[in-house]
Amino acid sequence: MKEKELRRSQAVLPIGTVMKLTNLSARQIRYYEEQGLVIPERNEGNRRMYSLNDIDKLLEIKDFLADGINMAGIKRIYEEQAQKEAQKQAQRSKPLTDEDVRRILRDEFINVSGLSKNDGFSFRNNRNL
DNA sequence: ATTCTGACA
DNA sequence: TGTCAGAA
Repeated sequence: MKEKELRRSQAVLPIGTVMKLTNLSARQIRYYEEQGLVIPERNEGNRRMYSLNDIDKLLEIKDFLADGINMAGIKRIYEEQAQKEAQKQAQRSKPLTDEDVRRILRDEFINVSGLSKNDGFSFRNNRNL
């Protein structure tokens, strides 16, 4: 499931093809780049090369614009998404909190004692275990 | 032939 | 955003 992502991010399309696929003018496509949205790769000859993901991004921008959202608004949308993703990344690399440790220890104890997660009280009343 | 950057009659 | 110029 990762080979597919690689292909989608492969920049192999020249701006001419992108124009036909998105029905956007070269002027618009380059302008969106100036605004920091959809930054294509450059080949040996400084020509812009786009990936399928770039195409999707451009079509998405096109829809936002059609819905009356301006450049500033679109930038905000992507900035917010970037921030949320960044927080998820940070959460992944965070060490276990005290709460996490307590939960893990409790679950482990339940396993060793042979109790199920919902009969915590029966333990106290069941001396012969 | 295609694309790039810069500029605006 | 369109369009034209001069270069790659």
